Amino acid sequence: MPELPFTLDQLRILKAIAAQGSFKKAADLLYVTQPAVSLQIQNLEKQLEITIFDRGGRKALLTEAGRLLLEYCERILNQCDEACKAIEDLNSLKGGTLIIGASQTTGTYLMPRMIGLFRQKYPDVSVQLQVHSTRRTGWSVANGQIDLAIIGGQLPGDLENLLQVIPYATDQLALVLPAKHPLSNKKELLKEDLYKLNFVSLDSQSTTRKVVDKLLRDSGLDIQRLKIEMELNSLEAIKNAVQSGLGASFLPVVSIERELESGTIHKACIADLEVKRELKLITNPSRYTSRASDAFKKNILPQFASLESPLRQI
Amino acid sequence: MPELPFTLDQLRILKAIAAQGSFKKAADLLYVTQPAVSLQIQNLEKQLEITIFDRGGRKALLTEAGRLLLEYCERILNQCDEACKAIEDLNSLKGGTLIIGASQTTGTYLMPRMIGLFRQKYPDVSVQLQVHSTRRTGWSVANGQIDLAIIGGQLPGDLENLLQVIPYATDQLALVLPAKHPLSNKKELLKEDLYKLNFVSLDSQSTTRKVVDKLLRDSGLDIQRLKIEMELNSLEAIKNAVQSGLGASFLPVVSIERELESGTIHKACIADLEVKRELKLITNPSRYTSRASDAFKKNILPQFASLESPLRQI
DNA sequence: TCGTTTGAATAATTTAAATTTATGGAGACT
DNA sequence: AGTCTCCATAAATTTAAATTATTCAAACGA
Repeated sequence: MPELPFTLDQLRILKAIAAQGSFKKAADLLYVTQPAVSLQIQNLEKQLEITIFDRGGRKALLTEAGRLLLEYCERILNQCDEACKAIEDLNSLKGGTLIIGASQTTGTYLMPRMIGLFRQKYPDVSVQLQVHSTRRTGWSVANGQIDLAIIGGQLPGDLENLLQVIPYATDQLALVLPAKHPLSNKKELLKEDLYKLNFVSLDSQSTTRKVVDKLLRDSGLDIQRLKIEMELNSLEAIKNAVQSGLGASFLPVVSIERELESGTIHKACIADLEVKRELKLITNPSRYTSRASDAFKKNILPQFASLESPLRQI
Repeated sequence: MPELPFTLDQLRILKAIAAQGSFKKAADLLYVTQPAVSLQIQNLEKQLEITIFDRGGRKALLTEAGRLLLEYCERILNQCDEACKAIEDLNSLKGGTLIIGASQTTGTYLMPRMIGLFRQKYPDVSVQLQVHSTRRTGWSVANGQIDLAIIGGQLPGDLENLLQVIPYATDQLALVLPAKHPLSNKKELLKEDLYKLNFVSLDSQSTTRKVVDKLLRDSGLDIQRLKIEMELNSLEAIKNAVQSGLGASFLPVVSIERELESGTIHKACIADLEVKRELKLITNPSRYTSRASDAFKKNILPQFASLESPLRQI
């Protein structure tokens, strides 16, 4: 090892002696014996080829070189203390950054509440939310750019077993109609009724759209026969379109809570068809888990998790 | 020893890994084996209770805590480097301060030339000249406030054997007369002639005055009979007084070189009377000798020392 | 002036820590 | 799959640092 001319311990000893004016007192202060102090200072003096203390008189006095060294010594030790504090803060969740990934839906309607709760509990941890596609989110988790993420779609196969995927909650989707739509009076629609509707749907690339299409297909519907009036890439835009009577859509119920309350949108029920998907928490088990990430997982997520979610069992 | 959470070596390793992106390369860079690096980082992580590196992928990536620590790490190591440089500079006489003591006479007429030479040789060492009485200078050397001093008088007895006193040079004193004084024509004065003169002398507290008085007394003169026109505490003031014809004085020849050349002052010779004193270098052998002080003693003083001085024999 | 005390240096031993050699395992590139 | 690279681990060696005990020197009090 190509050596450094001194060690932090030596600097600490130097500082103590300078402060106490005595080798012995410094030794007591540092809970070591006096020879230990003497030897370390001797080593230091040998290494630097200087004399640090004038041992002549009643108390140990700094030489010019000693004073010079002490100045740097203080600065260095201060930096060390600061570093320790910063690390401690990080450990105790004061400071640090948590990066969360989410898809459109969860990012827009779920995350804000969860992040709000988190920030309330850990006000010194800053949180960053990245809304991307399920695919991109998955990759970000895989290579550590995102600490954890909640997704509502299917991961690419290769990521599926690289990441830890924990069922988290059920995202209920609903068919929504304009408030004054003729069919909004019926208690329950039939699947066939869907063919009579004009749809304002998410663009075909979106995860939610894919999920909905799959569900409908699985329930025996021919999605080609559905009339799609227009495709938009924003849930908010779709909500507005539906409210304006432009058509129907499948939307997450979490995204239309306010509209249902005010009655500007109508939520329909369909016989023998439940449109829902599993939201999943994904993390990268082979990567370092930050304390903030851990705290989020343990203390925040369970409060929003469905009863069946493993997160509840912790 | 109440421990610090990390060592400088660990920080050096951390920095190297961060820079190289690999434990192995860092090990090579630091001329150690790879396990040494691994273990040190493990110790560091254990101590700080954090994970510093993500060892998952192809290269070692810093975690958030790692990045935080690295920042401090860089700052600390930079300070260390700076400290080393400063000490090196001090060792090689680039930087540092030399504090020299002197009495009026040497301080005014000798030191400027010596210091000039010193500064020429060691331009990076700043020099401080303190002109005080012999007594005070002696004490300052004793307690380390002054590195070395040149005095022309007698030290208090207790300091005499505490300090190292080296004969350095002879300070020739001369009786000086106004240029147009009647006695300035005579080739050589007699001791008795002194009684005919009016003197402008140094004040009776000054070392030079005491030395002169003692010499005159030793040569059989009755100094009470000498007519002292006035006492001044500045050599320059006395020179001006003499030039103005106010009286005679005993002055160091080094202080009147210019006046002799221009003929504005006359230097008289006195039969059977040589007025001179020994200038002595004093240092404190029991104290740390700075490099600058050593250089001054070895390289500057000899050039101004008398042939008999021990300083010449080095 | 002489003990007496206090603080620092030294020596020898013990203890602890860091480094090395050797080896095992996991991921990456061909 | 096979090889290569890189990191972790284990055991042994070496190196360094701490401790106890002692000596030495300077300061202080009587």
